[in-house]
Amino acid sequence: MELAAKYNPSEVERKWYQYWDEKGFFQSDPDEREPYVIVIPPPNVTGVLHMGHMLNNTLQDVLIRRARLKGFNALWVPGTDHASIATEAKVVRKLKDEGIEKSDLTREEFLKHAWDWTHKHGGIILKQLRYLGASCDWRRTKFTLDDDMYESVIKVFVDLYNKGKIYRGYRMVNWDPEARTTVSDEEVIYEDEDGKLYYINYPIAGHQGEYIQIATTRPETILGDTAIAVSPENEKYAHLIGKKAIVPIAGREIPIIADDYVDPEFGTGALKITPAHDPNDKEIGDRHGLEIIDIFNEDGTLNEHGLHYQGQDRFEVRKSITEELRQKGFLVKEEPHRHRVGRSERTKAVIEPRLSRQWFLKMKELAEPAIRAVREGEVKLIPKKFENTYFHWMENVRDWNISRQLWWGHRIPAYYYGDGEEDFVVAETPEQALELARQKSGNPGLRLEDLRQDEDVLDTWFSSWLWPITVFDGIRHPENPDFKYYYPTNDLVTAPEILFFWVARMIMAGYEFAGDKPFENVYLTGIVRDKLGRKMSKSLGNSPDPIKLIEQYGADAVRTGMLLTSPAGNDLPFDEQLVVQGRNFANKIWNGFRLVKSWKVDGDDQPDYAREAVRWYRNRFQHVLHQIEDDFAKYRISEALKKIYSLIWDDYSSWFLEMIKPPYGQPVDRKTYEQTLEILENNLKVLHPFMPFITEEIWQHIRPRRDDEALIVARYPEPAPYDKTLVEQAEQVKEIISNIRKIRKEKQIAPKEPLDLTAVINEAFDEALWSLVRKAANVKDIRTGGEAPANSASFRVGKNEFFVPLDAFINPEEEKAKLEEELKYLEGFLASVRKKLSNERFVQNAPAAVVDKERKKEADALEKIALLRKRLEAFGK
RNA sequence: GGGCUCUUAGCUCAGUUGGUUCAGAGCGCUGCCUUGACAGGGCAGAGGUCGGCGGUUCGAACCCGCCAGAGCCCACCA
Repeated sequence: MELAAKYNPSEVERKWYQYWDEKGFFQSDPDEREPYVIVIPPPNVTGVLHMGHMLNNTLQDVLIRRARLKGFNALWVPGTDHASIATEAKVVRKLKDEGIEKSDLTREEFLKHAWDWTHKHGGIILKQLRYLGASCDWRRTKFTLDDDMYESVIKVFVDLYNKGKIYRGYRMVNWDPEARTTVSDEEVIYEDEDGKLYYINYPIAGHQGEYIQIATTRPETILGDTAIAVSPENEKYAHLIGKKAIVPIAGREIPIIADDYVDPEFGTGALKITPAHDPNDKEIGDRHGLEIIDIFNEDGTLNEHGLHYQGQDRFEVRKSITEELRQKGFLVKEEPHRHRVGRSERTKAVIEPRLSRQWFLKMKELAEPAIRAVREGEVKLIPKKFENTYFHWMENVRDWNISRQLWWGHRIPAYYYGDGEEDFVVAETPEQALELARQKSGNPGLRLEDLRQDEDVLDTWFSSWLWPITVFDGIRHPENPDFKYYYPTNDLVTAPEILFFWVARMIMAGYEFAGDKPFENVYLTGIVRDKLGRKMSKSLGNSPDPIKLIEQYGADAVRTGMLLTSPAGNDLPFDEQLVVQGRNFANKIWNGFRLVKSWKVDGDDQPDYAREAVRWYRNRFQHVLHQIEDDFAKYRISEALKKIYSLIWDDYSSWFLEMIKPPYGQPVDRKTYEQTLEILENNLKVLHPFMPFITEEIWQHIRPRRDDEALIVARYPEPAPYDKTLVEQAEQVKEIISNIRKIRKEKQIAPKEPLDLTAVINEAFDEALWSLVRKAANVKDIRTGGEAPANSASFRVGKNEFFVPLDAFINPEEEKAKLEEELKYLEGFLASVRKKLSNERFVQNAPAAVVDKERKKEADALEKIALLRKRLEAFGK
């Protein structure tokens, strides 16, 4: 078969992906083998693939493919997340573009739009993953809003409610007035922004002409003031405590109270208290039993408490009320003030702290087994440095606000039957709710129509924290064979920024609902950044399109490029150059294969050099294989790839192939050819997890294969004992060859011209390896044991000396200078060793093995020095 | 403000319980080579007082302290 001179990835990749998929090689079902399982971190259902996904999913695919090759029953479960806030925002925007407001639609109508959108755009990302080579079992694709998933989420909610872990409470939450929903603390981004500090006089009631001055950044909230607080230590205001102040414009009287929270040094030392609109004020309000006046509507405009400002936006009111305060003489001054402002991660709107009735999940008890699991190593975070952060967060965990004022998601299964605070029940179905409601209300006449289900949905993470369980239907049917076989899973690969949103909560859910950890190892990737170190983002436009990269360079190249330099937990500064390197590597492999395939195969006599090259490479392969196994055991995946890269590029291509290459135009013997193919097959096996496509392509070209005999399901090479000495001596052979090449270069002797070599052997050397020197350095005759020939260039490797006799003129001064330089180095080395050895405290304190090593170094150096001296004598003087 | 992590070659990173003259790799850079797999190749080379200062030790890139710089997490003084 004719092989193209250049490797063409796009055709090859499509072909093999389809083949693997059709043959069912990605599929897994329980059997007697040991399972190896990864669940995908489900991407947003309407998302598109970005570089972060690429890194993440490449790592997962490497782990899965390797496990598959190693004989595990490997399963990678794919799926998507409904991502309530993000998806709902997209649908709302799209409807808006069509002139439809969400508020004009019923819940059912809106959900229909959302589902249409999901069906249209959903799963694009999963298709894109196929281009990357992701070997997921696509039959098992899950979506967090699938019926069974939905049911599981509701079941869990009801369960937690019945256990008393879910409660309803009023709480200061982060309100996004644009999305008209609460957002979690984690979804609020604080940044320093320029604002103003307004100094305002509040008249003291009953004391004409007396004022207390406060400083605030939010003058519009004075309409919600219900107190003024000062520090109890503050003598300046001591006489006012207990008196009343009058809120400007509103004209209400409010108490002046003392509270430790107030910093007497900041502003005026007096703080206006607006419990409805500031978390700290809320706490102070609770302590002093203050009234709560909420002045805002859901969209950030003022309500009836805003008096004549009713209906205006909070930021407009800030301007106009400042003006009114100025005109009426309450405003003393304004100062520029830089302070932290919280904005919604999604809409960028300034967050409004707001009291709202929400559902909460008590976290403290849930966190305990999850803390223990990581502390005791039952679940390992990789790299370990994230454990500190994990513990810090978990030990200070706060209750989780699980309700969201959205429609797209799992609707909270609470049903109200009256207007009282407690007139509700929680149940999996309306029918069960009715039953409960009849009991609780004592009214057997209640009908389904009398029940109103809570309007809110659950936080997205409240479904994804169950992901490793629900993908196997482990909530509804804990005894089902899939769940029993696959759970707990093995590795999770995800980004550190969702360690708390997701990973920590999955660990909690695992112990709470499955009685076991959800996974054993959590591999945390870094963030993919651009060359300038900026996070890749759509708005910056600095993120390459992964699909274009794949089209241009091939998926193998992109995978390799991303993994070459991304140790766990480290950010990956992405540079297209890395992908180029990956592509070059693919081409190198391809051409190495072309070379082998171009040889005519004939004859049964294996030359010595070929026999020795095979012997060496097999041992060298084992040597590297052991290192790779160790790297994988420690999840040093980049390191493993680099070692394979070097094994194939340097050891295999540059050395092995050059060594066995038959003389030009001549055939290679059958044995060497067969052994080379076998060696190549082993190379392909270890490389396959990283570069699945090109390895499969070459694998299939090597020899005819049965239909089910693909590389993807081949058997990984077993680590076996190997000859360490041989591997080391081969390194010396490489050094000898390099030295001869260097001499050729210096003396301008063409590689074609054969040379002779005289070796003076002072330490053991495997004579069989001479054949390699002959072949690779084009040496005709090797004499050993004799004396150093005159007029020759020399070099030393270890304690052995080598001489290349030359017809050309050898400058004795140059040779001498070279020897003297080597001698100087060795003498320096010897001096440093002796300095150590002559230090009594070293000899006394250092471990015996270290001292022995130093003595051996001393002896070796002495020997080498003696040799050099002898050579120098030969030059006279 | 509190906590955590990091700082090694131009860039990205190794350096695995302190012990070879230990200062490494890849990429990039420089020079040379190249009609027989691959110019997307080969060979050779340059480059760092291991952030700074001090300490512990016979011995420190590695352990300890302080300082400087970078990043992450948490809390958010109106």
